[in-house]
This record gives sequence, structure tokens and C-alpha cells, in this order.
Amino acid sequence: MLLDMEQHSTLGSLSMSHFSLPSTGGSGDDAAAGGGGGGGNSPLYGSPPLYSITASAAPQHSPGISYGYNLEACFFSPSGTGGGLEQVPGFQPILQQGSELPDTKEGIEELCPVCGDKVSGYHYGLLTCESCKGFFKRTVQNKKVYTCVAERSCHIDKTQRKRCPFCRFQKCLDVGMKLEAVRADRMRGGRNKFGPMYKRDRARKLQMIRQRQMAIQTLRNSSGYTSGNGGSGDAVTLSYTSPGSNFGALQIKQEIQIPQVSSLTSSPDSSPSPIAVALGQQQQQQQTSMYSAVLPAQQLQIPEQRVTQQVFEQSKLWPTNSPPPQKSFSYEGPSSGNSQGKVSPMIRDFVLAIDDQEWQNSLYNLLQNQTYNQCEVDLFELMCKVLDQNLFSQVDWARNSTFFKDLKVDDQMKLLQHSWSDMLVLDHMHHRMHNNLPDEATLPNGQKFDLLSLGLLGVPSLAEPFTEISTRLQDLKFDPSDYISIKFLLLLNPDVRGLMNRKHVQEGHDQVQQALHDYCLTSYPQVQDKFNKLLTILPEIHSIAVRGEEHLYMKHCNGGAPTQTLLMEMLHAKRK
DNA sequence: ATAGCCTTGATC
DNA sequence: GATCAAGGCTAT
Repeated sequence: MLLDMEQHSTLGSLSMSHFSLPSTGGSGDDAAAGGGGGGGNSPLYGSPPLYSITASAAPQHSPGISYGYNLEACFFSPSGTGGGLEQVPGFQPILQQGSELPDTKEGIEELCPVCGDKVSGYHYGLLTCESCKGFFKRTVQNKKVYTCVAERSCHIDKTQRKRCPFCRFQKCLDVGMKLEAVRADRMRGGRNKFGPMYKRDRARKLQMIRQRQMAIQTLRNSSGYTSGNGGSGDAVTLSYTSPGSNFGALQIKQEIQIPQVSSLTSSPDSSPSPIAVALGQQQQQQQTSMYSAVLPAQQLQIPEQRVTQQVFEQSKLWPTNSPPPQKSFSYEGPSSGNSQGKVSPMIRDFVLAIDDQEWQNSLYNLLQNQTYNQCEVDLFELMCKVLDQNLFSQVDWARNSTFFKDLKVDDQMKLLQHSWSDMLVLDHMHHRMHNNLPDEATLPNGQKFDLLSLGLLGVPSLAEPFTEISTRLQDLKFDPSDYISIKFLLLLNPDVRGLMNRKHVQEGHDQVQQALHDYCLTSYPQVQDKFNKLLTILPEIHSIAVRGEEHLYMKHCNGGAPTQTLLMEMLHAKRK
């Protein structure tokens, strides 16, 4: 009844890898129509394959699109209208002048996650435009095979979507269009099993819009927020997808500066506002190690008794389908076993500052908190929250790091905004390779959480380049000293535009690079050209990070990602 | 081949 | 009967 990939020889030129989506299992509520490839409304694919691609070139945004988000303007202009969020793709004003609530259909103006065109409805699993719907249908129905003449990482937008069908179809799959929603028997009309999902999604989006509206009202009322039109009540309201962006940008700066308490009230969203989290971070930092600062949910939302209980119970919960992390999830200190020569004091100190156990505890605590008492959580949203937490610990790590801590806040921000995603990808490689981080964990509510997706920034098809790089690192005997040195190299990037103290960044970068060079020579003389080979991997990590960022940004623009997070601030900051 | 519009039909 | 997400048709 299922026409699987093997039968689709024409699509066979695209490589397959494991990818588990909920199995469709055939008809369900789909009525049988007989004949053809199987039952009525039966899926064309029962077990959706993943078309893996290798990313290399960084996707570029269309030069014709104006990214008006101005971080500096946000800092110095409380009104924030100079930031021009209205100009950012995906940011549609949900309220027209004079209107109050986004109840009407016109209020939900979304953009196609594939090409950015106007959405015409739910098609094959999610909201897309009419053209991408048709494109997806034609591709699957006619078993089309495309090839990319470039690097399989072409940028897809409304004006360029026709240029590379390979990358367009790849993006369709990346954003979650479902092969199994294309009917093998071509039966018209009716509904499929995704109906309830669409309904839930609609309700969730509507709820988010309302919450965002309330948040904006609250912020306006409580912090003297005035709109660019003078706050007279008839202003065009900023998008529901990021109502707190201007404040959040400020928050990044405060975060680095060891902020004072903000008077902002808490967000109506279930997750704490970045400012609140940063506040909690400072309180916590006084008494514990730097990584333990990142437990926003525990500090802000969970009664103390429950936190204690959770920490106590943590060890018996994780993960059920992999070796107990408590024992396997730590490495034996710097350069154990391998180092024959003298390790530079700098690298030694770098490694000593790593606290992977805390990273792990934070990760599992957050996963546990977020699923506490819930039968089902949105796994993408959960992933965003974990990434957000990782970002906080990253900021905290950087803030306490040599070279970086000597810089002015503006330079610190620029460096972080440029390197955060690269470092997240690298971090994940490190935790998988050196701490036995499993690719999947079973949450307390029974759901399976794809830990690997954290390293892929949510893009399943990046698994192939990710593991390929990991394998090469393994061959190079990549160790924690290499990891932390490379992380410094990513952070201390003297090529970042607009640095005031480029000289200091350059010096730090060069010193780390020299130390890593010496370390490779003295500790791994048997690995041919290890240092240079390590450096060649940096742009490849960057390529993964860029694609991940684009994916997250698109999800965010469509309201599919939590707002008021450091993660989203970072995504916006780079697009200014 | 693309994409806008049309037709269909199960579900509400 | 209204809705809306499937597939179909057709001008470009």
C-alpha cells in the first residue's frame, strides 16, 4: 500500500538517511477509494525519507529586501520605532491603524516558510503559499528529480524560488512539508489526518497573537512605552512575533554588563522574559559556578521544593534509552592521556574553566521542568528553549573569559552576535564526542526529544554535514583542548565589522591560535597537519550555523518559535 | 514548469 | 450548508 523510496528510483539519487516522523500507518480516517497504488487517500510515502544535502555556501538574503531592525536605535531610542521591525520580512503588523484585537482572519498575515510569499492556507502539513503548495505537489506526484548546480544551499525567496528546484524542495522538507499528505490515488476533496493538527495550530497561533497583544499593552502601560506615532492608541502595532524585541536587544547589552534590575513586568508567555532570566542569572551567579546561572525556569517559575525534588530525582530519569549520563557524561580533565608535551598555561586554564557537568545538569533540568505535568509539549518550542539556555551559558562563559572580558560591551556584543550559532554547533559536537551526549532523550512525559537537533539548530538535513564534520574531527583526535581553543577562535574574530578595539581581539585571536598550533604539534605529533585541518573545519561549522539561523528565523517570523528569548534577539541582531 | 484559480468532498 | 485542504486546469 505504500510506495516507498526504493520504488521511487527517480528520487533515489538523493541520499537517504534515518528520519522518523510519526508513521502514517495508512488510511485511518481516510476513506478507501480503491485501485491505484493503494487505499483511498493513502499516503504516497508511508515512511518519509530525508533528502540529505551538504551545505557549504552561506545563504544570502535577497539584496532587494530591507532589514530595518536597528539594534543601536533600540538602545538609544526607547520608542524603538527607529528599529523598523515593520520592515523585517515576516514581521507583519497584526493590527492596522485603529483596530484593537487580531480576531479577524486578516490579522494573521503569515509568510511562506519556504519562499516568504503570502500564505494561502495549510498545505501538506503547514501554512505555505499557493506556489510552494503546487511545487511540492508536482514534485512528489511526478517523482521529479532535481539537481543543484551550486552548493545545495541556494537561498530561496519569492523572486528566486524558480532558480533551484532542488534547494526549494529541500527547503520544503526542512520546514516540515509532509510527503505523506500527497495522495497516491490523487483522490480529490475531503480531509486528511492532519486536520486536527491544523486546528490545534490555528488555536495556538491565535492564542499567541492575543498574548503578544497583551504583552505589548502591559509593556506600554508599565514602562512608559510610546509608539512612534506618539502612543495615541492608533499606532501600528509591532508584530506579534517579537513584541519585546526592542527591550530584548537592550537586554543583551544589560546581560553582558551585569545588569541592574529592570522594572519590566513578566511576560504573559509561559517562558520568562530574557530580562527576568538575566536577573535571575545574576542572583545565582553569586553563589554557584558560572554555568549554574542558567536555570531560568527553576528560579522563576518552580517552587523551591519542586526544584530540590527534581534535582534529587534527576539521576533516575535520564535518559531511558541511553547510558546513564551522570557517569559517562564527563571527560577526565584536560588533555588526559594524550598530552606528551607541555600544554600552554592558557589552554590549561581554558579547559579548567569548562564545566560540562553543569551544562548537562542545566539541560536535563530544563527538559524536565518544561515537561513537568504535561502530557505533550511542542518539541520545536522546547528545542528553542534549550538553545536559549545554552546561549545564556555561552554569554556567561564569554563574559568571564580572558581577552573577551577586557572588551567594551559594544565589542562584546558584536563578537557574540557574530559567533553564537557557530559556537552552539561546536558545543554540541563537543558534548557528543567528549561527553557521550546521546542523540535522543526520553522526556519524563514519554515524548522523545531529539538532542541532536540542538546541534543542527533544528534543521534535520544538516545531520549529514554535521556527522561528517564530527567524523573528521574524530580522525583528527579532536579533544577538549582543541574544542575550547576553537571556540575562542570563533568568538575572537577580528574580522567582525565595526569593532572598536580590533587590536585586542586580534591579539587574543593570534595568541589562542598560536597556543593551539603549539598544542597540536606537541601533543599530537602523530596527527599529520592537525592544526591546519582543524582550521579548515571552521567555515564548515559556520555554514551549518548559517543555515540553522535562517531556519530558526523563518520559524520565528511565522510565529512558530518562542518570543522574548535571547535566541530570537540574536537572530534579529545579525539582520540589522 | 510555474502559479493562480477552480473543483471536489470529508468533516464540522 | 460552510469550511478548507486536497487535486485539477490552464494561461503564462
